Amino acid sequence: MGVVAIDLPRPTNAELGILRVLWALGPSTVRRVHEFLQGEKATVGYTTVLKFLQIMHGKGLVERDDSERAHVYSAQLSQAAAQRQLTRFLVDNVFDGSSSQLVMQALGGGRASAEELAEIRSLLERLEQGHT
Amino acid sequence: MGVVAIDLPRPTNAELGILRVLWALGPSTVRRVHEFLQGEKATVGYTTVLKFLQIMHGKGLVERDDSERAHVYSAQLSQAAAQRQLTRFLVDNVFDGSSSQLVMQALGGGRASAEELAEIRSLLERLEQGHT
DNA sequence: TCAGAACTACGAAATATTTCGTGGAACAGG
DNA sequence: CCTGTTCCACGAAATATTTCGTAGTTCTGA
Repeated sequence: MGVVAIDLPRPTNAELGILRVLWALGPSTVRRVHEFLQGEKATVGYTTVLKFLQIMHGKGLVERDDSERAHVYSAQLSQAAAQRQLTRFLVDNVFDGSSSQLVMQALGGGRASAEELAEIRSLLERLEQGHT
Repeated sequence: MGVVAIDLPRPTNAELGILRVLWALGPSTVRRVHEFLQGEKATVGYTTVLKFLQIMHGKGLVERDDSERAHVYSAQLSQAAAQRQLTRFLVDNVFDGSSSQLVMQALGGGRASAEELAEIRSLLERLEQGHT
């Protein structure tokens, strides 16, 4: 385990949009990120993406490999870490600190497949064991 | 059921802080909201709270009863609606659309009591029924 | 070699968010 | 009635976020 874990700032909305791409593609050039975004709905300029990557690099949200002319960026804030961070935020600020309420909400959406439900059940049973 | 449900804007962080208070207290004057906030950690001016309520009223996030001199504000975006809206946002943008992943994350935090786990189990069983 | 393409850095505009001060009206009580 | 208090409206400053244009450099292919 690392000795210090400096907290990365909570990403803004647009930054999250960039991170999603890096999580999906892995380390990428600006062009690759930009093209991926075009592939979706987004109408966003190349230099806008570039600027975001630069800003996010400044904040420590992404790493940069500038050994090649086209710099390669990769997420420094991992998807798992973002999931922890933002779930925590949601629980604290919208669910009165009750993570089970969040679970009920997420489950209630009715989008989980049988396999997913089974996986959740499995975790649930492990947790109930530990609770005795 | 209402014919149209105009989407309320997603509240900003500070707005969420105000909404939390309104959810907790119910309809309140600016002063009451401000005092509640003081009671926590927040150092925030009275007119700041007032301004937020005004802005949020403009956005439709809160309702205002100005029949008395001290206007009474109440949340127009209900806590339940905010929970739905923000959980959806989180799932879509950070969990690759997988709500069960969010559930695993929330459950994994290890904050749920035995009672809460039982409640979740109950919902889980109902869902598994529906899935045949 | 030289025009065009591909990059980055930088600056800055356009918005959005957050915070508070001032001014004036309404009210309370001495 | 005065005076101090409580309130709201308004304006605006201070930041933070989002977006892109321009300039300069490096590379590529005809």
